[in-house]
Amino acid sequence: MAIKTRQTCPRVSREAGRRVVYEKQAEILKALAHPVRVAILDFLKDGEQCVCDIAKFAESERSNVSRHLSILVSCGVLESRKEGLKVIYSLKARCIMDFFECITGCLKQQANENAKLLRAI
Amino acid sequence: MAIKTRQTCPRVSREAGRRVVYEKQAEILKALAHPVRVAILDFLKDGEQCVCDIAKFAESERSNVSRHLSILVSCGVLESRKEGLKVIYSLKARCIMDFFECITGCLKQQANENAKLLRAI
DNA sequence: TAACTATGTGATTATATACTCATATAGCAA
DNA sequence: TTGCTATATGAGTATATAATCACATAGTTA
Repeated sequence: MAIKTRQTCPRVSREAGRRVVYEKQAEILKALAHPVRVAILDFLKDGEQCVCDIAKFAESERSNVSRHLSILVSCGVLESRKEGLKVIYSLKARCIMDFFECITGCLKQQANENAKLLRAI
Repeated sequence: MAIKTRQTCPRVSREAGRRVVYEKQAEILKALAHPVRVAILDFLKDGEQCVCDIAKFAESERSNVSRHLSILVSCGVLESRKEGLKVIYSLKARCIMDFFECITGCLKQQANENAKLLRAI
């Protein structure tokens, strides 16, 4: 049976905890929030790939892509393994991809609203 | 019956379109990627709120919160209405909240891995 | 061993973002 | 009208982020 830590002031601790969670969540979001990194995730949703192919797909310099990849790894969304000279990256947090459907929904809604506005003018 | 637009070079157009979509998706992610904005979304998931209460909850200056709110509105995640002196903000893209569950899952997994590592040392 | 390839990283520069303070605007109340 | 409150915004500063280039490293092949 687990022993609960005694809290001298539960409310303050909970509040502080809330802040930390927001910061961590924002960190992950920030890690995803770049066109090249979104492209990488989209490319990897169908299977693992090496840096050179990812760079081709993302139409960006390898050194730059390498940095973007390390950002995604350190936030826990991707993982990698070595295979000879190559480093193969793959999706670790697959649920991330569901989110893109949601975001695409937002974008479609926005586009619809703009279309309506356009017709009304 | 809808008339399809003729494309002189389908591949290039599709590729260009892909890029635009990645940029738009990244834009929405960037709009979400800040601790104060995450706090705002968490606060609004249970119902609409005015700026002053949001500022209290997010523990941040009103002028600052106002700016964060306008970022969330312009990316289509929030909407607002006036009520006397107050401006009331509410969640527009509710699906965004599902994503936070996914992110929380990632964080838990990371925490578990760290705990395992710690025990192994 | 040397030469080659794939990847990662340090340093620099350019750009974007966030916060603060002062001020502006809108609506309410006296 | 004046004074008050809630919200928004401009300007300045500080900080964070991204891209590029040069170079370093690791593994392969001859």
